[in-house]
Amino acid sequence: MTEPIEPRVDSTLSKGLKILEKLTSVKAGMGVSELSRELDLTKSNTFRLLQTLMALGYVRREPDKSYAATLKTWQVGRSVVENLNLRTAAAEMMAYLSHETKETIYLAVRDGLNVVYIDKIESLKPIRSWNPIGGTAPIYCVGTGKAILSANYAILRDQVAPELQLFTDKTITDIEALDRDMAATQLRGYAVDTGEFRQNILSFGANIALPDGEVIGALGVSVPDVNLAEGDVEKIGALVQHAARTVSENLARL
Amino acid sequence: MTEPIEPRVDSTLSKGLKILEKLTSVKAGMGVSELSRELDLTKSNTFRLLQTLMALGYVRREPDKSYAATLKTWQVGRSVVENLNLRTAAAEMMAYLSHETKETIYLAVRDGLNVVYIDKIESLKPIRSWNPIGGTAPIYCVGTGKAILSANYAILRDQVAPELQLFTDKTITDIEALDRDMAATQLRGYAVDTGEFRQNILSFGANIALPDGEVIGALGVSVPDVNLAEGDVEKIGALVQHAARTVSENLARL
DNA sequence: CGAATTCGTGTCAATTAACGAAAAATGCAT
DNA sequence: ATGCATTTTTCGTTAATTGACACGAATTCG
Repeated sequence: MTEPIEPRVDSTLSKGLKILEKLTSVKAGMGVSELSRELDLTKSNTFRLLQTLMALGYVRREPDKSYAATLKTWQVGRSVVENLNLRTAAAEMMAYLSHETKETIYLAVRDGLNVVYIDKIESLKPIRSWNPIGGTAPIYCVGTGKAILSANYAILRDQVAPELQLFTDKTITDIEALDRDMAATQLRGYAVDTGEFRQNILSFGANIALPDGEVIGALGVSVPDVNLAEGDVEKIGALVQHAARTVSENLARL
Repeated sequence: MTEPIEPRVDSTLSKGLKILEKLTSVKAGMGVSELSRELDLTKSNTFRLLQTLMALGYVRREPDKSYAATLKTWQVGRSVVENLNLRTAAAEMMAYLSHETKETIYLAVRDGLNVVYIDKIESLKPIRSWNPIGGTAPIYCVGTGKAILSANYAILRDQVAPELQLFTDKTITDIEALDRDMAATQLRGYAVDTGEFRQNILSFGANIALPDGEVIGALGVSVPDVNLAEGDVEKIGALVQHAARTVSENLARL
């Protein structure tokens, strides 16, 4: 009776999901009795719920006749991530970055060895860098790309190595130089592009990650060098890093 | 008596999961009315189910007042995969395979009569085969699947036999042809798919096993036929086989 | 700017569908 | 075989889920 009249909860659905959660959290399968004991349900109830979950493909019987979670839960959950509207989640911090820097802000995801810009906010200043939404850039020479690359360098290094082509006199084309740059990036927490893709356009990038650490995109700021004053590199770097971290935290709350 | 008596399904649980699946499969949030229409439920019913899902943390309200799936589904599902930390164990050799072949690399596990791709590394080449992570394929017509199938053929043969359906003109639909192919696969040590699932996409697979010999997954390489030169079949076959064996050995050390 | 939809959210009584207890079946160890 | 433990089925009861209806707010349309 002490309960605050909580929101109406369909008990069947609730119990079913509890069972599913229990089964996914455990390495081996579980039997009806064990399950009912731990979740404080009747055996018959547990049994019927399990039948339903099986019919729906969320649970299967193991050879040893216990019940175990299938990969369906994972598949369903996976599509959340794939459809996750990064744009929405990042919008606020992009606005913040735009306000703070007055420069062009990008939201990028990886596609092979490129980044694709899935959103941006234009610079307010006369000199603009114009990469359209949907546009791409090589992963190893722009801020957003380098941030993402640094997070997956173990896997991607050997793939980019033979693909390093020159865009400006700043472009890193030597794999060992890239190794050093990536190491520095990981340490620093944000990536710096010193005009390696477009002449005189610097950019900065920091990763957006899911709760498990999987990097799914990056925020970036693009700045014409003439706009840069002393100390701005660190200032902007810190800003993107903070913004990207905030987005990551927002994602965790979803 | 020929009809398998329909399994008893709790409608509440079933409907709730349907809603969840719908919400996870869609980019933007959905409203009560829209959901009820698409799933053929009454508005009140949908509304209450959504309340429940919110209370349990699976659904949240968007700023625009629509309902959307949270990351909870993903978190729950992820633990299924986590409990087999195959991904970690295989990551290194997947990178190696990617580096050696430049083609798309898959890590797959069996789920019933399908394989589910739990990780992949994209090909660098322009022509890609894109099976998403979480995607599935019939066990009897792709490289990874055939590898796994060959290891459990005694048990699975009679289950797949009535399920052999045609996907391309190369698909094996005759159980005796499959018998021969499986025998050859076991001998060879790796599986070859000659474009049996997707036209002109060949694939190769080799098993990952626990120390006791239990096969828990497979590594695979997927190659558009145009990329294949003379002798590549054996070369790639040997590569996956070596990679899968190495992963198995890593697992033994855990 | 007002009218007409469309939507989300309550209410409530009818009835369905989920429930628990207990019995039947199955499996396992001795 | 015999006894214990677990899984599965059955069944009558009732509580929980349901759908129709209603209302206000928001949105669209004329």
